[in-house]
Amino acid sequence: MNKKIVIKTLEKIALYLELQGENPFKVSAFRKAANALELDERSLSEIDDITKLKGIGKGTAAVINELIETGESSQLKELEDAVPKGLIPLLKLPGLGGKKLAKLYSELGIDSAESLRAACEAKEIQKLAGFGPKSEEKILKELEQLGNRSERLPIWYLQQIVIDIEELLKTIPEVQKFSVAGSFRRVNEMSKDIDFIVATEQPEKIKEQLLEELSVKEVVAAGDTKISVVLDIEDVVNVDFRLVSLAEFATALHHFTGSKDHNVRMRQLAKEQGKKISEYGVEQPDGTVLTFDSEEQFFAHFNLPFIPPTVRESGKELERLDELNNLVTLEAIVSDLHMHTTWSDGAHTVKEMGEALIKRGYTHGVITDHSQYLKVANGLTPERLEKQRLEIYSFNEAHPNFRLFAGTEMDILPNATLDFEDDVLKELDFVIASIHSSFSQPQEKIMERLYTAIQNPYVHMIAHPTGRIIGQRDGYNPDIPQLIKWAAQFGKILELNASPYRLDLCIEHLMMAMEYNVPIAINTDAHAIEQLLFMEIGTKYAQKAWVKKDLVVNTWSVKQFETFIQQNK
DNA sequence: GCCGTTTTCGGCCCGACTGTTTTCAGTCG
Repeated sequence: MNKKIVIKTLEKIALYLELQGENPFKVSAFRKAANALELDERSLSEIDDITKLKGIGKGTAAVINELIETGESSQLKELEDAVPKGLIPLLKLPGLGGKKLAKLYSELGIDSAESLRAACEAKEIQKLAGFGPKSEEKILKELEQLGNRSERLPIWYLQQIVIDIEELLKTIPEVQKFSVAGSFRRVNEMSKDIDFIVATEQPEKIKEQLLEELSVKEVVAAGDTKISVVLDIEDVVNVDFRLVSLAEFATALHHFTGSKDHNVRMRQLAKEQGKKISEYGVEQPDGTVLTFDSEEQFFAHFNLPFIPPTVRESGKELERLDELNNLVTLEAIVSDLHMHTTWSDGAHTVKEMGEALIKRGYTHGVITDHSQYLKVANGLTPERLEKQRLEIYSFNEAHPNFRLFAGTEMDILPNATLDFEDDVLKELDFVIASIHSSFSQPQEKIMERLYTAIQNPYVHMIAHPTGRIIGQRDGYNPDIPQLIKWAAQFGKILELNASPYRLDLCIEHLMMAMEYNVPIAINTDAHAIEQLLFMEIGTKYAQKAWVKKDLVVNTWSVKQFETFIQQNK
């Protein structure tokens, strides 16, 4: 029995129980059990006594064991018989939860979007206790939008909106301090909405200005401390603003940064000490409420080091405190090993890119323009590559305290050959190989291409190994565990491409690479100077996978880097 | 449903907002 199926089944049971209006704690017990399984690294067969896992007891273990033995769950079957499937999508309607849907089903027999709409139109809903004309109206309105509303939006799309809102907040004089929070601050690939914390003494003024200045499609809530709006940009985006006092800012920021599981863990910890955490501060055993100047101080109050937002996920981060010091940070980065110039499809010259790297405080970098196969990107022939190399070396002469290396981002061709001969490659300092074509080949062919590249003695790194674009395309579906093993075998680097469109390798694969001690290079793949900023998102993303600083090639000194690349010659 | 030696029962993170009420339940994050 596959673990994923067990997890899915437990979650499904939770969903159906919720639709029956069951005790919310019982519902969440099934979700917790699913979560406990997910967080445990072992496969099902490796776990001898499942009830030893925290969160799995007699009831949920019975479900799991039945699944293992028979492949089915009788409890789920019973639930499926008792609760119509059509109710499940209705849980997505804002304002309708399990209890209300259970009531609609038991009193009016509502079991689908269609019957719900009919009941609204017949004005049956408002007759029920707990419902009224407004609920009915709202349900009708939400039904119209069901399916239209985008579920989760990718980080590269939300980033621009966040920047725009930040610019707006800077112009409002009554704003004392602000920060984005939520999953965006934790650098999740996708987020359902954007959260902002704003410190102010005049919430009503802020509310006024925000509602006026933003392109608001719909106001979901507008209270004294919380404003929730739907913005109408290309896609509709939910944005929540929490208005707090300056004193409350740090705890509010922590609270609304989450994750939910992290907060639960923190609150348990507080409770063990007789304290109580809320967004407004930490209530002491004697009832007084402490506030903090920063999140650092908040954590210090619980004798914890600062836990970066990026790793605040499952709550397990509280057991990995000694690893926090080994996390890669932006400050530790001294190089960028993948960028383009006007020689191929970049916007800036070698000199401009080099100087931008110096300005960022780096000690070295590699220019890696596309190779000849990529005609649309003006890829370089061996002849042009040689000319470019001279330009790079003359840049180095003019900048003695910085080192620019000559490289290439060479295409791995559809027929599993490389775009340059070995005698061209051996002249280069650093060789990146990557796939930009024929994504839909079968996996064996893709792996044959990658193998050709990774076993070549002159190739140092495989860039954006899967070719995915977050939320848009999956890439070329390589067998990443195999690629990681090859990287370990041949001593090659794998890239974490820091472009917010890519973030490739993904977290799961980065973790796998860590197990095999495969070095990772976090690279911006910048096609313009401004994109060198992607390094920040890249390092934060790497933190989410607990990537160790020492295994990040960009933290290595020029000397260390040179030693590494010369081994491959 | 799960958990626990200060508990085998009574908690389960906590609070805002809304729409329904006339003091609160449900939903949401």
